[in-house]
Amino acid sequence: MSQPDPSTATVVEPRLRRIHEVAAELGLTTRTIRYYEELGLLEPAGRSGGDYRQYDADDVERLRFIKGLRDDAGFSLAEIGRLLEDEAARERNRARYRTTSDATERRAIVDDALARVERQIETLRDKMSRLAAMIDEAEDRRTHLLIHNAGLEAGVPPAPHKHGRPVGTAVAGTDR
Amino acid sequence: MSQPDPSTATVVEPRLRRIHEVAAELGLTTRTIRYYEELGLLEPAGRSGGDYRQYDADDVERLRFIKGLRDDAGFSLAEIGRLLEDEAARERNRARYRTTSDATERRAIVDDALARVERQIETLRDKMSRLAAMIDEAEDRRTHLLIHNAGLEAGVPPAPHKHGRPVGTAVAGTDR
DNA sequence: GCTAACCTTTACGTCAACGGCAAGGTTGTG
DNA sequence: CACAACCTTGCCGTTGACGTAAAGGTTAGC
Repeated sequence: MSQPDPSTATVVEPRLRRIHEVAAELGLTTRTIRYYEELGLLEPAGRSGGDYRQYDADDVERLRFIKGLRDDAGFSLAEIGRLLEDEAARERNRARYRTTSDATERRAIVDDALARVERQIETLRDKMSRLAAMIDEAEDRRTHLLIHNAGLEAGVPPAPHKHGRPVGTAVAGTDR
Repeated sequence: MSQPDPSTATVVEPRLRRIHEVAAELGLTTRTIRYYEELGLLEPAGRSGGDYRQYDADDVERLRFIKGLRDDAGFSLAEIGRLLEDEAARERNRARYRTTSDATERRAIVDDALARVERQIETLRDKMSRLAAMIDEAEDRRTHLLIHNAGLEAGVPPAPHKHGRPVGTAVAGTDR
């Protein structure tokens, strides 16, 4: 069932997809994907005879990560480029990893990738802690409002408003 | 002791600042602050005789929050506008809160503010959980690389990749 | 009351991040 | 082999988020 043709020893060959399929799956436009390539954020695994871009699962993963960095983490494409390191280096490592059979060199390459991933994690953690701080502050404001409201409910007269406001503006006294 | 002039019953009057001071304190430019006003994100508490913008502590807080939403949370100014609700409503509530002496109406206003703050918190929490998910995935990648590296160290030949390639190898297959 | 250092509005310029053509080439299905 | 539905590069257009002058008016220190 999982092995359609056990006679051939080749790997599963995970199928290359065209730009439209990938775009649809990720919720991007083809233009956007080409633009990211133009910026050096990723390069498709291959090209067809007629020069069509062909993406493998790894490319799709990278694209999904890029989209996350853009939408969820709010990074600019320039920042994302710095975080991912440019595609040229990725291509070099790809090739070097394949061509060498020296385990030491392979380890060096993997270590390199590891260092980058750890930098990414740190960057994301940093971002998250700043977000957490913002949430804390918002919760402080909420607490403050709750207290204030409780005060009003208890019939406290003119509630000590810390910061007074001189310039009145808005004369409209909507009574009711 | 704490009251320099007990004869006047006015509040402390916490000093209004000009746009340049505020910008410097927050690390923004004056242009940016004016732009935010143009978009309806905030309006200074007052104006001087010569039409200079004058910001109070509350305005500065709002600006700081806006900056946080922009930089830390990565929201667009349009999204921030929706989250904060437009300045017109803020001004109306401000005025209404001051002019009314009816505790019930005041409570309504505070409740309203409370609801907004809670929506903000929810939005931020949502953003943070998505960020957390990204971090988890990055950590998975890290773990994967670590395992892979351990494998190499132990002298395992070409580790059976079902999909996860280290940096991304374009399925070289048995080629070479 | 002069002057430097701020401020005002108005308006055009810029860079990022795409959208949307045009003019052609490729794929795969009947 | 015809033809629709993809794809290619090239290039101009647009929107968001400001930068940057221009042509004045205002404030504060001396």
